[in-house]
Amino acid sequence: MSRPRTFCEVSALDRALEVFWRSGYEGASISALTEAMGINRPSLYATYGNKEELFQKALARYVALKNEFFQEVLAEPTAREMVAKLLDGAAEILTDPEHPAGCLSVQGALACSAETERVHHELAKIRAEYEGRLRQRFAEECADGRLPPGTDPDVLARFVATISHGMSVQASGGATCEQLREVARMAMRAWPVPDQAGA
Amino acid sequence: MSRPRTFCEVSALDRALEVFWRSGYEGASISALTEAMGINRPSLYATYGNKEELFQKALARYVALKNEFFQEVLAEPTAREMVAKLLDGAAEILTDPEHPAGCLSVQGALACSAETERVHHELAKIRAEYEGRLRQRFAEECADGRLPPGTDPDVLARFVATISHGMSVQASGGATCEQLREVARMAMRAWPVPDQAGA
DNA sequence: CTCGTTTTGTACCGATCGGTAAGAAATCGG
DNA sequence: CCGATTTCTTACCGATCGGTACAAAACGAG
Repeated sequence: MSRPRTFCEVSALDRALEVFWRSGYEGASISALTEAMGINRPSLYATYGNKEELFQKALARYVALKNEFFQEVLAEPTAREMVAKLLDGAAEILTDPEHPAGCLSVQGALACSAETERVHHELAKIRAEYEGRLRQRFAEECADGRLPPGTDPDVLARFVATISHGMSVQASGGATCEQLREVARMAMRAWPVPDQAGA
Repeated sequence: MSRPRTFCEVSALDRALEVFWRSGYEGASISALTEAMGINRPSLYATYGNKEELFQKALARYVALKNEFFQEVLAEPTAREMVAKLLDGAAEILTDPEHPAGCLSVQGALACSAETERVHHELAKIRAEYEGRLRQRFAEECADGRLPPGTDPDVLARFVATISHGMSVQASGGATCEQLREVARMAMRAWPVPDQAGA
């Protein structure tokens, strides 16, 4: 009992996500967003709230999509294989020509100018959650001895997160998938191995 | 034979650098810049050109400052020691409370929105130059056998750059100096070692 | 002291920013 | 067909954006 909306709420959100991803939070103007979404301003505000809420919704969708992949690699039997697959997949995703290069959680708003402070913190939280999930997985394997004794899951998680986000910066600068794969392979050489007990 | 200016051109530029560093290119408004620089708008335009030229000048100064440190670590006898010192120093610089967290070349404008496209490319160029200088040093050591045979200087440079920029993202998210140091130490474990020739 | 030059402060420019008021258009239940 | 309800369209809001015109103020040369 009313006029139905003429656009799909989630596919329009996907197109907003694309704009935020490419242009960052500040760089994405309402006009650019509405144009990409194929809707007009009042529809945007009526459907999604304001710009910041739209960003949150787009970010949530982005995270959900990434989580699918994350859950997938979590199924790997060992942390080592999991990270290898995670970084290799990241190389692919970060350079996928279907999407803007790099990662929204890095591109979105690294710098923050008072107005974007909340967005900045939101993105930092997303990155911290990513790191936290890695840490949890590593902690489990440390506990049951599948990772060598002396391995610090905190450091390991921070290392993998650093590589991931560094790869995002590389992608944003034009690095190719293969180049990122090489970086990922090299990073795996830092992976903790059992002490050879030489001394 | 004229009225002398009442401010120091380079120290005002330093304060502009600080604003760009903290807020990014887009996030730094002319009003915020003039306020931080302690000058008024016409003085800014008369002295530095427009916003983009001011950014270029601030970026050049930033790069010059970083190059001092880079030249310093270049003096290390081996590439390995050089990178260890580089990453350890980066951990310190990136978290120095005297300055905004992170690196201007990463924070400045990762995403790009048409208007900031030139700035985006300028920053990508700066990062590429950083990687290039690393590559050159590594190539030298590969050539004279101080790095193990089979070592690819391109990949090694890209790996170090990835760690560096990843650390910048971590710093922007609130990581401490010690945490970054741990990441740096862990990254060094990926450093190429001579084949043990076991098989 | 006066003139020419440059910097300074004020006040403004058009354009765009994020956000909204209000009525026309479209669909429903009756 | 009618009225209730919601969406769409147009046109607009004040604030801020980057950038500038213009005249007062401060200096050196003569």
